[in-house]
Amino acid sequence: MRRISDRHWRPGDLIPGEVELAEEFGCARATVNRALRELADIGLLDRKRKAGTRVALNPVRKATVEIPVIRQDVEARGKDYSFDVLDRKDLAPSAILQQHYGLAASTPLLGLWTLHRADTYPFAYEERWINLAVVPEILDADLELLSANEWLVRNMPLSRGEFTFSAGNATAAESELLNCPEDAALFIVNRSTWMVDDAITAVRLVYAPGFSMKTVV
Amino acid sequence: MRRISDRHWRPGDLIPGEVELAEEFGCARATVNRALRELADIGLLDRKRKAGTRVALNPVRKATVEIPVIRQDVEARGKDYSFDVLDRKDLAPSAILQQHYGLAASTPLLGLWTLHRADTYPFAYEERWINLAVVPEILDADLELLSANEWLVRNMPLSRGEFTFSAGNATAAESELLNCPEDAALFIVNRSTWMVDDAITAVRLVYAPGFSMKTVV
DNA sequence: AAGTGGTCTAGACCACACC
DNA sequence: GTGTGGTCTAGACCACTTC
Repeated sequence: MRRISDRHWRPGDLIPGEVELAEEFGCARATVNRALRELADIGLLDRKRKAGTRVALNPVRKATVEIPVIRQDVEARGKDYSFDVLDRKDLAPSAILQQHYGLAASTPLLGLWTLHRADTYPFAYEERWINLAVVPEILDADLELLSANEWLVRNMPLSRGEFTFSAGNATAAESELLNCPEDAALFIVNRSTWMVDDAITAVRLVYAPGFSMKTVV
Repeated sequence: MRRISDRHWRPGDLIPGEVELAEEFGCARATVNRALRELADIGLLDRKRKAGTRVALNPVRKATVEIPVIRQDVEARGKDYSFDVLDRKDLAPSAILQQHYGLAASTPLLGLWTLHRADTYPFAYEERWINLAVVPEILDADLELLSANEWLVRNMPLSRGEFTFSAGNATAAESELLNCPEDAALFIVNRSTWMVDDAITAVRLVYAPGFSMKTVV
């Protein structure tokens, strides 16, 4: 790492092999391997068998964003968390959902519309559907007590998730729910999660104005 | 991982120690150690010396967001990248910058205002300052040819960074630059990077409407 | 074919956190 | 004190990729 920041080894350079480095540093090859592997994990090195290890040409910064449960997010801001389930109904997947998530037309879905609050102020508005074919147990849960968000995190480990972050202007309905002017700029997260090949849930979260998501590298 | 998703080991459960698992799976302890370490890295396990390994109670998913150079971001969308440096001048840090980034009042800064384009359409507007006390060499670079963004990534590979993602309404100036209606919702990234204790650069990126940032777990 | 990284083993000692 | 994970060693074999 020092040799990279020194520019002693420059982007694109081929660095010595593991055996050679182990000799130089007087340690075992496994130790060198772990060090180089960790540097490759954070994007500083590119490694290929036979071709060797090079200093990454495009040190793509990999920021790890923590996706907290909304309750924790609110509480971390020093506010009291509460939420209301505004609506709840059984659904059949629309053609778009069927295609995008590979759902059969007959898949039973649970739709939930929830408003999350911080100290009684609207914090985020959530639209969600849940695949009941995969998590039928959620029907036994009291979702007025523990939010679906939290229930799923606690009970349904996911193997794969997709997140999309964007910005959008508040619609009339959103402005009323989030108590903000129409057309206010809102931070939006779309998230869908899978367990192996089965879509578990997809959710659209619209945060009240002023929300920001922080992360550190 | 299977035992966690099975709920065979439930959130909060203490799982067997490394030695025991190694015996059960008929492998070396180092192999178990690496497996458990990797599961802890992605947030599925909590490990403590003496206390043992537990299934994470709050499986905070850690999504790694790749922060590409803007040129790569544009090119990945199948567009041609170009940019214009709209303005450039030497600055002294404002009181706010001095405080927030620990800069001396005498620190020389370079200010840059850049418009990034995709196929001649505005893609993002960038406001940036660079700490010349740390990277004086950047004055020798032709920043009309290689963007400051890219020059810094290539030449200052190691640093600590802070990212903030938010949404904001387009100001009059931004609406003109990005060719969008005033008050359009824009995706905004604030990023600052340090080299040890020295602030290197801070940048505010305002993306044109329709931009979204995707990531996968 | 050959050289590189990828992974594993068996054993050892250490450091921390809890008792 | 004591048990846990954290790290290292020396050696081995494997798999991929380039030659």
